[in-house]
Amino acid sequence: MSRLEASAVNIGEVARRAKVSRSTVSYALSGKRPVSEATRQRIQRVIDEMGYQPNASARALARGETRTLGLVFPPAGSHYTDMQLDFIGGVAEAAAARDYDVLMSMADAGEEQSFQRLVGERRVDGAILMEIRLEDARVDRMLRTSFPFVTIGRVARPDDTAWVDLDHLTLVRRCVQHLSDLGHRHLAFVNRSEALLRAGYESARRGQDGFELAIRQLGLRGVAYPCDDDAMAGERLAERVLAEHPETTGIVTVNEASLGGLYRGLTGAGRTIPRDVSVTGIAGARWAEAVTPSLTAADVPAHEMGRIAIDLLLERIGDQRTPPRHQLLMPPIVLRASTGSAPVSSGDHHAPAGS
Amino acid sequence: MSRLEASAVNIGEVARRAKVSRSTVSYALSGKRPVSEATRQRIQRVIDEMGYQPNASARALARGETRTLGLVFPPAGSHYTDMQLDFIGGVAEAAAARDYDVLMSMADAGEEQSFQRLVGERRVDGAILMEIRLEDARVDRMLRTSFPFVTIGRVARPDDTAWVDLDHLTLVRRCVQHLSDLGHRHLAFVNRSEALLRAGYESARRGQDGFELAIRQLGLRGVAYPCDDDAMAGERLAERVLAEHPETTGIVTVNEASLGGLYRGLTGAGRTIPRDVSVTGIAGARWAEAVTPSLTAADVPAHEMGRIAIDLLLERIGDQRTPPRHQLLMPPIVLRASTGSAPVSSGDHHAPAGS
DNA sequence: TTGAAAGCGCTACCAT
DNA sequence: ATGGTAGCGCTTTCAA
Repeated sequence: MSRLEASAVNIGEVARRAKVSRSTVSYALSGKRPVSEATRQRIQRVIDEMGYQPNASARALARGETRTLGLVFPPAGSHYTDMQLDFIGGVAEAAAARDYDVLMSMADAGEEQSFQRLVGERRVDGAILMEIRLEDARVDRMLRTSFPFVTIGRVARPDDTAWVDLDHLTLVRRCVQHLSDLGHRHLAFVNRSEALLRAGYESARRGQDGFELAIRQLGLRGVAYPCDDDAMAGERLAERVLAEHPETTGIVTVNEASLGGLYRGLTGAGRTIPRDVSVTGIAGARWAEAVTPSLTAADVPAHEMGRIAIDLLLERIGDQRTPPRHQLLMPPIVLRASTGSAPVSSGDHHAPAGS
Repeated sequence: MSRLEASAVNIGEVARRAKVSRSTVSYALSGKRPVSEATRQRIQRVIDEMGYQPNASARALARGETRTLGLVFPPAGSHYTDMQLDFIGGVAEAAAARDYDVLMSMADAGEEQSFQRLVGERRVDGAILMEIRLEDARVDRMLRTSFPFVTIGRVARPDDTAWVDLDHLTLVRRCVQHLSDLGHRHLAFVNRSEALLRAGYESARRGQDGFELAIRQLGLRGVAYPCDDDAMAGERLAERVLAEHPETTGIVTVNEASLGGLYRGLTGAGRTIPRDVSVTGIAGARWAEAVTPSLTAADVPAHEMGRIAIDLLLERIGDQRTPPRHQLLMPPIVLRASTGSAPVSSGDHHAPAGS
């Protein structure tokens, strides 16, 4: 006996009630063929009456496109950051605005399981890959199969792929420059976790490159530390920095999740921000403003990055032949209350910025 | 070999190469009919060679199920909280473990657009609704069409629906109790935004109920304030509370996003936490630990809630006839550093530290 | 144990 | 301007 999802109205039923053929209903809906105003209205009335909506699976099968985009993000093991949520929000919003849905997939650079489903079973027309590594198996795979995709962050050979990324190198350099301008000579850099670094996360790598470059160019002293993505790690790291390099007066951090702990460690050790130690870096605006004193930082435009990723992806889907485009973002550093002149011993002035 | 290139491979091609019928290939894959070991292996070899994977749309159409679940969350206008991200992570993980995909949809209680796509076009087999209101049009609609769904939070008539929720009322009462035990007599309650309250967000409502109930039962004094979901609002609110009720020594907050600002406002006004003012409430563990001093709070088990939501939903999908189940969670209050005994002079008068 | 074929609901081509 | 119909790729009956 046949399955009876009777509730599901289909195009045939609409056609019958409107006394037209199924194709006419289809065309009335898509507008891909002229339909006389009279029949169009009659069809529309029936559709409204019956609450008809075309079945997405059937349409996808017939059209050969799902109008769904995949969003591949890392498993929770590595804790999510606030900016990732904003990013997801941006993606979902932009996709909806362009009449696409977003399918979430959790897969790290190694795992192929969930990933196979997305592209192998053609559940999506294209995909966005988060938390990219410099060498990334998923990227290689997509390139091989010429499956449309966009990465958040760049791989080692950035010209082959479409991506949107923060210019971590420049951003960190600017942070160092800012501290240097304020008279700080001894800096520390708080990076993402050692595991991420070792795995080749490009943002972690390039941030560190920027730090070391700037330190050299400006003739400063500076040490880079990896740090796990949580408050406790930040707190311990602050203690360690002060123990190993008590002369440190400026800190640059790209590790948003550890920020609260970093502050706590600093103040716990008797340092006042920004009187004794200035802190700056890259972070989501919400975190930058949640801490006291609020963080002078390059605010990650996560929401916008989501939007851009969608646009780049739709571009790829629409035209596979054009070489992929990229977008490198350099949000300005927003001055807040966590940076000020270096203490007199290492600078000249002593006037904290902001309050 | 041209392994993945061949994603355009379909079941017919596999059948031909294996010299069997398409149905045999299908059965070999699904195991719904015995297939001789010899042919099974032959088929498998061809599948491996060609990298065949069944097309999801076609399968969904034929089977009448998409093996996709919808996750409906509110547009970014109302700021996302950290716990929402954890929740999404939990949902995605649990779904993947059960061989389902998750489709994101952004729709608030009013908007039907994106929402229609999910359920109307049968893109998903069931849906999870976040940020529910006591009276929620989406819920009514799903009930009417008997579409399987689960809500995060309860509607006014909770017995009709499947849901997972925090017991905000009890949790807030416990917070008040905790402060009361520490000798605090004058409390303030920091709720979600006025807009959310007015819109009938159940968590905001019940939290406030719990506060007022506990205040009455314990014979305390207390005032409830709505607060927008950001640091600045928290800061302003702290100032307002101290201005209107300087005798306040205990604060209960369910507004995670404003927490950092609340702290800043308190300390900015010369109050030390927890010496002068104790703070406690409901929050994601990461936020509770990011602030200094870390927040004594009932930690929202967002990840677990995501998992539970998936389980409840699959239960609904599997069996529409059984009455819906619910789960009310009451995570314990984790003692951290933001609460302490009330100041000795508490009750009559308070001398600000900075005077 | 296997094959043939009828759908699933929609789109788009070929007619008229 | 409209109708008829052959697919899209898979599942699942019905037959052998």
